[in-house]
Amino acid sequence: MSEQKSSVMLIDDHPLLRKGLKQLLALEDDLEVIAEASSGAEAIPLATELDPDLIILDLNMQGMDGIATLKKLRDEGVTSRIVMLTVSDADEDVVNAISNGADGYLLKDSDPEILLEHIKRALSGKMVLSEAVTQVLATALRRPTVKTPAELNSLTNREHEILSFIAKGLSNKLIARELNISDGTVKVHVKHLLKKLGLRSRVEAAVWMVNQQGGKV
Amino acid sequence: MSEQKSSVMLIDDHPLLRKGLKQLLALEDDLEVIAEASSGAEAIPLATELDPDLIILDLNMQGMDGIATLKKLRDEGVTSRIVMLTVSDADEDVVNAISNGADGYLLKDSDPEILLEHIKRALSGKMVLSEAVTQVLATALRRPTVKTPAELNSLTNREHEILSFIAKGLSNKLIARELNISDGTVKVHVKHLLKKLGLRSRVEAAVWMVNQQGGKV
DNA sequence: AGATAAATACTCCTTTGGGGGTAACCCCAA
DNA sequence: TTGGGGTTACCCCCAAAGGAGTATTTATCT
Repeated sequence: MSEQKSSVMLIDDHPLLRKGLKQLLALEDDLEVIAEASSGAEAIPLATELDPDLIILDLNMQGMDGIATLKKLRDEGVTSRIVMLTVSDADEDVVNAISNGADGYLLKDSDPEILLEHIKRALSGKMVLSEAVTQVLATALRRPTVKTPAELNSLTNREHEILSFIAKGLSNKLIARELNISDGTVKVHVKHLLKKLGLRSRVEAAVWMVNQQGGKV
Repeated sequence: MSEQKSSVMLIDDHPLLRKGLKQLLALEDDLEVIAEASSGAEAIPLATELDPDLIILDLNMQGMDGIATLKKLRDEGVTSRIVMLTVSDADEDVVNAISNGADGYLLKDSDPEILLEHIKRALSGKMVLSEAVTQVLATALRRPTVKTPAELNSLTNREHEILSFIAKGLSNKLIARELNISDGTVKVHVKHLLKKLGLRSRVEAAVWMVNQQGGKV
């Protein structure tokens, strides 16, 4: 292995926290913070360009949140180790984070030494989870993501209707024919409903919907 | 809380291992092994009667295996903390264990001190996972283990694997990244699998698959 | 040794999907 | 009456998906 420093990038919209984190990381000779960003939008071009060894990513950010940023980063082909950092100790996003390619999920209120320890472990290629997070993960496994249909209520009738067609596997064109509207309009509805549900594609929407209604069409 | 000793029960079909474990636990003043069993069948009546604070349960046993024993115990209303113990460090049963009510999943080849530490943490109500297990758990979230019902048998392993990714909503590109193959290759597999299943799109495939396995990860 | 199947990775091509925007129309509430 | 949400419909643009073909390598089964 090399004796080179490991490059670290911080993404967090709280300057103070970045400062603190930077100080913490400065305790280690072999870590170097090479970039900081205060938003996902700002971070993505930086990350793709610099390709740091490790990215520490705040989960709770204004605008594009941590998960969205994570998705986008992986989507752009960023292969850095990415560790999510969050305040909440009962955050169910852990499942989302891990399944979207995060290499760790740490809590901001962890003991600094432990945090540093975890960060170093993450750099060495390991998956790191804060203690409290392990609970959440286990709980998530026991209660397999029964999502709140609250999100369904945010959809308009038309959007809901179109979602259910998507969940049957229909293409936009077929849905349009079914509803006697143009396929362009269907695309508009699909676009809106994906945005509202925070999903990336009709496939995700279909799976999500099928799980909502307990499957079996 | 009380100053009483915590009662522990050992279930393992290797007498030698039970002996070793007992010695290890004897190092702690506040732990007391109140029962041992060499099989699940033997263990269940004992456990229901004694209701120990903690049960240490071997995963790999002859006859009724660890998971089956675990299920049966919970089924009988045993509320003890239950920690699974296993030899294999790449054991995918971790998901099964946790989702069936295990409070921990430890490896026999862990450092004894760490093992003891974990056991005590489990007794204090926490979920404990050996380090290597955390990896497996995370991986399980990314790569769903897929069942093989009748119609799925016509698919090759790779096709099957890719179908399960589709059912999670992943794009070809992301699947390719996950499997370390080119996205062109993924498209080939998708094409083949659609043809074999008589489906017209990945959305249909996703819905079909989710219905097959009853949804969820 | 030869055949076969699976997995890999290309090519070329067309259709589909999804994000951005603008804009009309209706209807209902502030 | 003005405003906003919902539905409709279009624009542009580009990425993703999927069909068809060829080809190499590895493994397995005669």
